[in-house]
Amino acid sequence: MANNDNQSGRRLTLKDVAAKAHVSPITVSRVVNGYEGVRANVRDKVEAAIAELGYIPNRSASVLASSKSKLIGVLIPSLSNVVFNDVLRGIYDIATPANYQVLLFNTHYSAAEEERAIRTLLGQSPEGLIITGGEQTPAAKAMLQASGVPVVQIMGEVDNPIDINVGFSHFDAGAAVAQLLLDRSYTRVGFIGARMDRRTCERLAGFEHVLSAANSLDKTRIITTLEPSSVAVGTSLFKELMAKTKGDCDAVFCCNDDLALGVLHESKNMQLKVPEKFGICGFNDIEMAAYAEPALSTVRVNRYKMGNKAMKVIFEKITSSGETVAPTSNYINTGFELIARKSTR
Amino acid sequence: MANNDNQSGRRLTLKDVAAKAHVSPITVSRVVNGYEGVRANVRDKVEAAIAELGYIPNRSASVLASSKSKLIGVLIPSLSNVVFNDVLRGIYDIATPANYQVLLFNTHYSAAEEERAIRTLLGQSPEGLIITGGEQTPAAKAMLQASGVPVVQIMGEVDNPIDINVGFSHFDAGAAVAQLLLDRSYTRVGFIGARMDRRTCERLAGFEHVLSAANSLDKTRIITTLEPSSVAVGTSLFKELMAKTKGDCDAVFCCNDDLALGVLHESKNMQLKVPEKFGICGFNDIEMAAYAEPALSTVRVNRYKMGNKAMKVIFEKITSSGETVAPTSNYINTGFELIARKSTR
DNA sequence: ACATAAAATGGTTGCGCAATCATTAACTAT
DNA sequence: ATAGTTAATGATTGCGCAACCATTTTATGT
Repeated sequence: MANNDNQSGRRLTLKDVAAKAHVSPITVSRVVNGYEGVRANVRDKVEAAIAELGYIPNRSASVLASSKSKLIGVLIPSLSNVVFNDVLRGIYDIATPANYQVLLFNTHYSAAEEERAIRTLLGQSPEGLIITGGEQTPAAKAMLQASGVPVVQIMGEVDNPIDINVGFSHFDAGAAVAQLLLDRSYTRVGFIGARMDRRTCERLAGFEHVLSAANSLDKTRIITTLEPSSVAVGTSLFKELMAKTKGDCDAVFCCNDDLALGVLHESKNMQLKVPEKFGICGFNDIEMAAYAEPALSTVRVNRYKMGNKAMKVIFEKITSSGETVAPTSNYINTGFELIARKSTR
Repeated sequence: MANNDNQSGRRLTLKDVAAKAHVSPITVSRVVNGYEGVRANVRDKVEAAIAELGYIPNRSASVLASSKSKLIGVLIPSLSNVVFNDVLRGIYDIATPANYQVLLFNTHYSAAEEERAIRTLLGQSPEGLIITGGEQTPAAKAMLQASGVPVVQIMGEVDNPIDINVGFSHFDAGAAVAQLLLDRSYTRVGFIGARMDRRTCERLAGFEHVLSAANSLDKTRIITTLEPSSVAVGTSLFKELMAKTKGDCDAVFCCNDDLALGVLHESKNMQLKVPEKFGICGFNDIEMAAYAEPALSTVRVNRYKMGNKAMKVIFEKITSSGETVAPTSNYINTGFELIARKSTR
């Protein structure tokens, strides 16, 4: 349905406002778009007419005529994951004040859905794209390359960035956790992971790498599922771990804090003393981690900054387009921080 | 920047594809839009040309020409609040399969920002709008009315719905919690609230109403802040409550589970026995509520369904537009459910 | 085989706006 | 006061697509 109808049912246009204000349509356009060179009395007349009629400009026509969309496409794999909330806030906090709009797609961790979303998005002439990770289909990558639109891949460190990469090394983070657990004299260390997307796998790889180097890697202590993660899944994977290893496990790295909170909960049921007899380390540092009993050791990741920085980088590219851009690195490392609390000794 | 460039730098159009496939542009349009009446061999030719060129249709031109946008506008007050994640999932789970896109705006609990977002949104010829609550500015309401676009107000029960209202009575929910606490023989009952938006205030009003009727209302036990809520804020408001009442308080209703988890955490520090000496009830039933120690009593709200239903209602209105619609109620109550766990006796 | 109906395809036009260039009005300097 | 300059405003055109109607092609029945 057409919106912004006047009584005659027709959509209001620049021309209607122009007629009412006794100016030309293009002058109305200038007022609407905030051009400087319109005399104050003319501007007032036009603004009065706009207000009186309730005129709202047609974005599609504007985009078509100017090929400026003020639109940023964002692709994330999940909306249920708290992690992406913070990333999104980081994005919106830059985009909104700049009058840019965000078109958000949920790819459900599927490269095929992602490709479809990219196709749809590119049809809207976006001025920038923020996408998660680097596992796009070849077709998707080709479209992105061909489009010439700035693309930022966020969350992880990506092998061959399409354009810009903002994130951190999940491999290194996983390795750091393994080192922490070894340093705290845990010797029979396990891993619990859900969803098992690319970045989770990288965390696991880094984790295994360090354990392996210390001759402490035992793959029977690695329990994973493709299910999405939750506290509930944490409890059940932990039970599975303990059953499978017959209790021969004294610490676990959970691929995120939800799972870790589930493990913590279940370890109480099992009367396992944390951290003395059993160490737990999560990932993400969600707020509850600090308030768990005992407080959860975890890895803090600057999610807000990832979104925020991605958006800033896009704006730099947009505004400097045409100029000879300083060839800064195309990888921006947002880092991570090990937060050792009471769930590890 | 224009996207989807070919080597000559010009954006590819229907005409380019048509030339390559030796058909007319309108036939290409039909193929792109999935019309039935295109012969298989022609369709194949066209699809081959599209694939070879990497043609992506221009959405703006399509919207302008057809005034069909396949766009749904969504306005929510916060992205940090987990609650809205579930609502959004409910929305996307209907919109995405139907090839509708969602344009999401964060109003930061500000009616002025909301008005701006509505104006922007209406410029995109959306086919439906989902907005939170009923506190729109008069100007915003007028624009919505005039637009003729289906509008669903979600989350709360709204006084004079603009169009359709999907939600539940926060007043009733607050009242139910008060009744629960009284039934469990708590006599000096308090309230802790953050953000204090409209719906939180309604919860408080219902809560006060029941206490007042039972002659148990003491406003010194009501502690609120305009800050956004978090576990941390829960702990500090709880300290404030205990200081202000000198400990003369044996139960508290927290306006959401985050605050309640903070209260629970702090009551352990204070060596207050929950639920024997002190009862706690939260709101929302986030997953952690069930895994707290003791498990948190709370109010379960069907967030996913609110979003899902809102989207379904919009589709009904879109598809039936023109027909004489069955005059069903414009209020859809998604209800709530009291979940009494171990944090209340 | 032919007339008739039905389906497939094409030509023309306009959606509402901004880019571009042309024109007019308002200043400035001497 | 007048030419010269600058600022403000207007007229025309095209962005890429789909609606609409016209035309051509194919299928159907006798």
